[in-house]
Parts: sequence; structure tokens; C-alpha cells
Amino acid sequence: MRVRFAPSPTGALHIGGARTALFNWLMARHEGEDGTLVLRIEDTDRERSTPENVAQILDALQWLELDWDEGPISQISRSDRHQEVLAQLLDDGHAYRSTATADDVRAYKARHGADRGFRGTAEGEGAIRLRVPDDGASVVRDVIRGDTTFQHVHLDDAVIARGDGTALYNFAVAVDDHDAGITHVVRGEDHLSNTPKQLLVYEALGAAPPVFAHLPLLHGPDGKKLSKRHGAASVQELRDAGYLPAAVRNYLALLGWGDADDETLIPTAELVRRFDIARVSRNPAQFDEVKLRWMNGRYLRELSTDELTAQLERFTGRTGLRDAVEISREKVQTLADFWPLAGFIFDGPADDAAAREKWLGEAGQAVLADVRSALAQVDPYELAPIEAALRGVVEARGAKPKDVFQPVRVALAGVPVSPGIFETLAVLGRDESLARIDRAIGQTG
RNA sequence: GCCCCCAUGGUCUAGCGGUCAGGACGCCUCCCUUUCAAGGAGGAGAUCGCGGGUUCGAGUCCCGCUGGGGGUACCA
Repeated sequence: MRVRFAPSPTGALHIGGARTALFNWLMARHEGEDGTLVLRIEDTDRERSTPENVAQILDALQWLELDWDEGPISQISRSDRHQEVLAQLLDDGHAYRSTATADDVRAYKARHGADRGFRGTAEGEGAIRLRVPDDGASVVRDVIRGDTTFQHVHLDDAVIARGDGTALYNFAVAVDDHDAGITHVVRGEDHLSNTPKQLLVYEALGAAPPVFAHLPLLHGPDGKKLSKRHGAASVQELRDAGYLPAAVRNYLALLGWGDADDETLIPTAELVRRFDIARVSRNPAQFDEVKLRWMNGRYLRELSTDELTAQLERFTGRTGLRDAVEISREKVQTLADFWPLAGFIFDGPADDAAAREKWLGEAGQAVLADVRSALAQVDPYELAPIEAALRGVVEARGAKPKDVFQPVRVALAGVPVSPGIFETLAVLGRDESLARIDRAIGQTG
């Protein structure tokens, strides 16, 4: 089995593209030694293709840990071969040159009926069009959708090369897939309608077409096409939002594909083992970041504290995070959640007037004074004794735990949300803890 | 306009002629509890888009409609 992922470098790799890459990768890896994934960059649109985008796509694939076996092959680098085939098709009458414009095509349809495809006449100059027969039909054999028949009468004589002779997508893709020995073309459903044109190119080449698999498209939460306003839409945005590649792979795999047992948390190795392209769904899916967040949290908690610390230090650019990670790992879903929760340990308490007002009033001040003296005597200054000391204050004051712990929390973190209070006190150390409490005392709301 | 695809709770899905239509996210309640989470236990939520068929029996098969999406570029 030989599959390919063929993005066009006209922008960053979006979630839809990432899923297409993933499905191709899963197919190839499922076959083990017999599976090959070819990466081809479809850069025939010289206006919009940029080296920056190519680099970005490669970077995204690497981050997702989706490796390829051949390529990346630039489609433009195959221009000579394209010219060769073009000349051949021109020569044997499968294609012809025509100066007909889009307006001419429209006019033709006005005359012949909207459901009649445009047929031009050979002029010896202009763009190169594929000669489409009026009779017969092309059948797209798709492992997900079954057979789809396109009557040739409805098809236009497609332009396969520009007036300057450079190849266009529907032609280049067929030639390149054929030359690369691609056996299964797995891509988005937006390509389904263009497939008969490609089939006609295969036919003109006298070549057998590959098997197709058109994946349902991905939509945003509003059912519309996915775009930036839907939040993290590109792979790099997902990375910046603190998601783990393994979680992204798991989530994306479930967008349009489901195993018979309908499991939700499926590690990559298991994905590879179970993946079956024929089981891919036919209906479009909405990208739901809330579910991704949940799943990411599950993957995050499976990491050892050392691993998670390493990831978090890379993500935040800070070091010495291990103790803080240890006490907050149960409370974050993404790498990006960590700093807002635990950053105060390193950068000092945040300034939240509402929290101060609520917890550092008269009652709070009194509590802090008691806590301060209790903490000053804790020995050793460790988790268990710290907890005992604070609970002692609760008991001595006959207060509710919350009325003691929240003022302390606000004194330490500045906000009413933080990792466990005993743990935080321990991680901060006695000096820093007392210093922060002292600072809070006298600071009225 | 024309061609094509699709249709199970809000979302992702299981289902492949006979199930109380199952699971996951989210939501609600309760437990745990120092906050927030995490975890545990329950719960609400689907006349399987609508209408016709076929069949003893249809979410599952067929037709129509509606809705959504894609294509219709000298873009990919």
C-alpha cells in the first residue's frame, strides 16, 4: 500500500489537513513494512505557495509526530515530466489548446443548457484542455462512499495547463500519483467532484486509477467551515494552546472514524492497530475544542511528573518547576493552564481587588495573624505538620476550614484559586510563605 | 443555475431488518472536599431531518422532499 499526503502550501496546516495527514499515516503504519507514506507539496499555484508555508507544514507534521517515508516532493520540481505528458496528450488528441475563457464557457452553457459541459475546439494556442467525451461516465470507486457516477455530458473540457504551458492541479495530481505508484488516495471530500477529471487523465494515460477515500469535511462549532474565528484552527495554534500531540492524534482520529467497540481514549499504537479506512464516516464532523481539552487532560495526567515538568519547562521557558507541577498536575487540562494556576509561586501573588476585599477584611486579618504564628512554629516545615498547624488554627478559632484557608490562599496567590493550600505553603517554603502573609496583613480590601 | 455528497441527543459516534437506540464530551444532582480541578455515583437529553413506500417487522433497504456541505478557476 502506498498512500500520500499532499498539502498545498498556501497557508498553515489546518486541523482538517492534519486529520487527512493522520488518516494517511495510520493507513500506512497499519500495514507495517508494506505501507509507505509519500509527502508531496502541491505548489503549482506559484502565486500563493511560499517556502514559509512549506516549512510550517513540515513543522506541524513533525510536532504531530507523523513521519513520512518519501519526500517531501515538490510538485513544481516535476514540471519536466508534466510537460512530457502534456505533449503526449496533445499529440494523441486527448487534449487540445484553446483560448476559450470562463466567459466563453458560460456563453456556451447559455446556448446548450446549464447541465451540458463545455466542449471547445482545438486552436493551436491558449490553455490546454482535456477532451471529455460526451457519452459515458466516470465512476469514482471510494472505500468510504462506494461508487459515485459522474456523467461525462455534465463535465467541462477541463483546463489542465495554463496558456504558458504550466500544469494545473487536476492534471498534475493524477500524473504524480500515478508515477509515485500511489494505491490509495485519501483526501478531503472537497476533492470528490474533481475526481472524474483526474480519472479521465488516468484514462488518457492508459493507467489504472488508485482506490479513493474521500473524508468528510470538518466544520466549526457553528456548523460552518473551520476558520480562525473558531479558536485554535491550525496545528501551531493547537501547540501554542498547550495540547499534547498524542491527545490531538487521538481526538482527530475520532473525528469521522469510530471503531466497533466505540472506545474514546485510544493510544496511538492502538489507533494504528485498529484503524480501518473503510469504517470512516460519511458525514461531516464539528471540531469540538471542549472535548479535546478533556481528552488532553487525560493524556496530561498519564505523564509522569518528570515528563510533565520537562514539557512544561519547555512550554513556559522557565525552570525549576517540578514542585509546582507536582501540586498542580491534577488541575490542568493543557500545558497553557499551568502558569495561570501556579505562576504566582514564582512571580508572586496576583493583584485581585475582589479577592482581597472578600477574604482579607477584618476577619481575614485576624486569621492571618493566627496562621502566621502557627506557621512560624511548625517544625519541621513540611506538608503534614503544616496541615496540622492550619487545622489547629481552624479548631482554635472554631471556624469553618474555608474561612481560614481562603485568606491564606489569597495572601499567597492573590486569587481565590490555587493548588492545595498545604502543598502550596510547603512548596513556597517558610520564609516566603511568612513574607507573603506579612505583606497581606495590613493590606485591607 | 447545474453536478455531486451527506443527514442517530447540543457535539463526536456505535448500530449494518427484530436492541429498553449503546458509549464519550458537555450539562444537572449527589459524594469527596480548603478553592479550583481531578475522581466516584446517579440524572436529564433522540418521535434516529420530513413524507411516502418495501417488509410480519426499518435508524438500518428504495423513492421524493427539506436542510446542510462540496464542486462548477488558466486555485488546490
